[in-house]
Amino acid sequence: MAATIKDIAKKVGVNPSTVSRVINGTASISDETKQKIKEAMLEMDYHPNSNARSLVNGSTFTIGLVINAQNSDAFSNTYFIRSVSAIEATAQEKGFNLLICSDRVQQNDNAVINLILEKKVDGIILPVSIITDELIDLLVENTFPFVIMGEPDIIRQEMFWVDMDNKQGGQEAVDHLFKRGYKYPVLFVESRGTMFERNRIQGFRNAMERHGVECNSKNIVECGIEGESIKYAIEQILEIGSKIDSIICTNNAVAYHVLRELKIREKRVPDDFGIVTFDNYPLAEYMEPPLSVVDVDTYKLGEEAAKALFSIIKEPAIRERNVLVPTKMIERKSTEKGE
Amino acid sequence: MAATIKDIAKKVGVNPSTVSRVINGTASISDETKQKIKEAMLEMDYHPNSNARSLVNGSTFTIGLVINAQNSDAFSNTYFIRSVSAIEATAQEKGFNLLICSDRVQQNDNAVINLILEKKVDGIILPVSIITDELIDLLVENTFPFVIMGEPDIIRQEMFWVDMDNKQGGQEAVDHLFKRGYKYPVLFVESRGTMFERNRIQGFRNAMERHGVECNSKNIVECGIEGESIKYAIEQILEIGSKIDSIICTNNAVAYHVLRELKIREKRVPDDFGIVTFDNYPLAEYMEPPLSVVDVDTYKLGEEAAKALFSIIKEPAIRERNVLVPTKMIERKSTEKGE
DNA sequence: TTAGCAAATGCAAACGTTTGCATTATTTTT
DNA sequence: AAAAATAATGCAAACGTTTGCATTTGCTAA
Repeated sequence: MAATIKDIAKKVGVNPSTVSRVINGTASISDETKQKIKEAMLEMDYHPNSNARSLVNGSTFTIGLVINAQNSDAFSNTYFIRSVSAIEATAQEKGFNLLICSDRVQQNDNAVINLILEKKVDGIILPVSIITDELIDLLVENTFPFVIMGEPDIIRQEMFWVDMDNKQGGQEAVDHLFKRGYKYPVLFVESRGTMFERNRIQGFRNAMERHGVECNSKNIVECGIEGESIKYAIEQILEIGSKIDSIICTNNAVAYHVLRELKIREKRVPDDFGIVTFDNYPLAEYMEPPLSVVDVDTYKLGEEAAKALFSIIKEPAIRERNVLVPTKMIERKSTEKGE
Repeated sequence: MAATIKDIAKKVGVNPSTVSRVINGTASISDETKQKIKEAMLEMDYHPNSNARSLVNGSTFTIGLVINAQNSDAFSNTYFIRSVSAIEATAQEKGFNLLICSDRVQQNDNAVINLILEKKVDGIILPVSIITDELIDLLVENTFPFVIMGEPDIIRQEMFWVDMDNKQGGQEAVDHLFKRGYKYPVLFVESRGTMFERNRIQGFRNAMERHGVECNSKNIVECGIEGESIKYAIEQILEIGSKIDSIICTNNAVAYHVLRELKIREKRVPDDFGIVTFDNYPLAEYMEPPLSVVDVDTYKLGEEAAKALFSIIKEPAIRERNVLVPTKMIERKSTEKGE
């Protein structure tokens, strides 16, 4: 049996409330009593019961992080884990714990919703991929603090989200290519529909315009992430008369397929084609050639999300804001044009 | 104000205990009352308060997972995240939540220890890298359920651990090389000291013996994971008179450096040298050439850890056991010997 | 010197459940 | 039809804290 506050009180000959007060430093207690209580706590190896505490405080001192059970491929994970680490670190700094929960639905019972309704956490960080209108409704109705990771396409007043600056990323990629002497970049996106790619497209467009290159449908290719569709996209690029001399890929796996198809067709990278890609997977710098990437500090991403959440928890009035974490161009061999 | 069990009771005109019983199905209640209570719960949007529940049950229905704050490099992370996912899934299946906690120490306060002492979790999964004798003492004294991920070198009666079968991995790598026609493999380890590499060495030795190759100090090289030290190791291998024709690397980054040094020296992979490596990072199959790897199901690793933990939580008598998750050879280009 | 105040502490209710025991209502057995 | 067994529910304590209010003690100021 672990010692309770009452045991301490009894031992010292004082009321439990006094013990509580010295633990929390919530009232003036004489140095003498304070000392005696502290000694007793040490001696009896006392540790507060967090459940009892939470019950009366109405706060669990825990935040939740939802992970998307579906899309858990290794790539996005590499990305994710640094964010988790950051969120955990930030939470720990504030004396909070981190609860992880996937959004699997099992027999009409959603774990995420339970987290909220059963008061298991004081606030929650959600990936944009699981956001629905109903979920937002639920959160707003319960005035439950939440932050979204990734820019949502649903626009709602009450949302706070953090994301990488995809628009900037698109621009940077283009600027980098021009700086390296390429003249006609093309952007390979998985799909035009998703928010982050819409932003990349916009950044791409802006920069192209700035560099005086007309931006048309040939410049922005929806190529999926499958080997086959990428092969097809490459074939299009290589059509006679095409001026394309560089490709911006939406992630490292796409970049790999692009490298592969180009090699098969005896095109040289970086001499015939420059390759830039979003994301920076662990082995990207070890590819052949090493990939120039639009990187983002994923640790910072998580940190900002956690900070935002704590600011909301503290000051529920704060709503509707967002933070963009800047991208950063990492220049490697795949864009080192020879001539 | 969220509805409580008392509100429901009042509404239905019944005692709170009755409501509790229908929620938990813990006594026979007439269908009529049951029905009325369920309706009231729905109507008032009732959800049990998990803190109150935990307080009386003395159980939080939460398990903890500690992550090593130090060694959080992207590689080991890729590895880790699938395990986390598995642990979370297993927990969710049992109606448990997962609390993540790093072992950062801030001002004489260790979050991990607090987790245990403040009863925030019912059990805990720990990476072997943070294990100390004192920590084990603490856990054992408190008869606190725990499982270690990775084989510890401290041998203690009360420990339950899960790990990949490194010994088998060492053997499989050798067998694979011989099958592919290589005759003199060498094993590159980071250090002979760590448990997992000691096991790999043992597996390597066994298999070499089985294939009738004498295993001496030249066959097992301590090469670290730095480019420089690996360069040096490769130089040794290439000394005149060396029969070495294949290398087993301790991870993908080492393999990359090996590939690089061999290429610089105009040695061909897989023709002059076969390369096998432990671990299977996301881009390993996209390397030049694609890497043959000793893979392990990291999801399973997490799942086994979680299962073990739950078995201990349920039946505290169960102690001292361990599970080894089998390795699996994935054959790729880097060992496709020509002749 | 006494009212007035601050500091130090005690008392007891509250947080929202669960559960052993007691009680009442309903069946079953003899 | 009475006794025994079972089903359905109520009562109240307990889990370990926190906290508003009350009380005591000692001091300061008029």
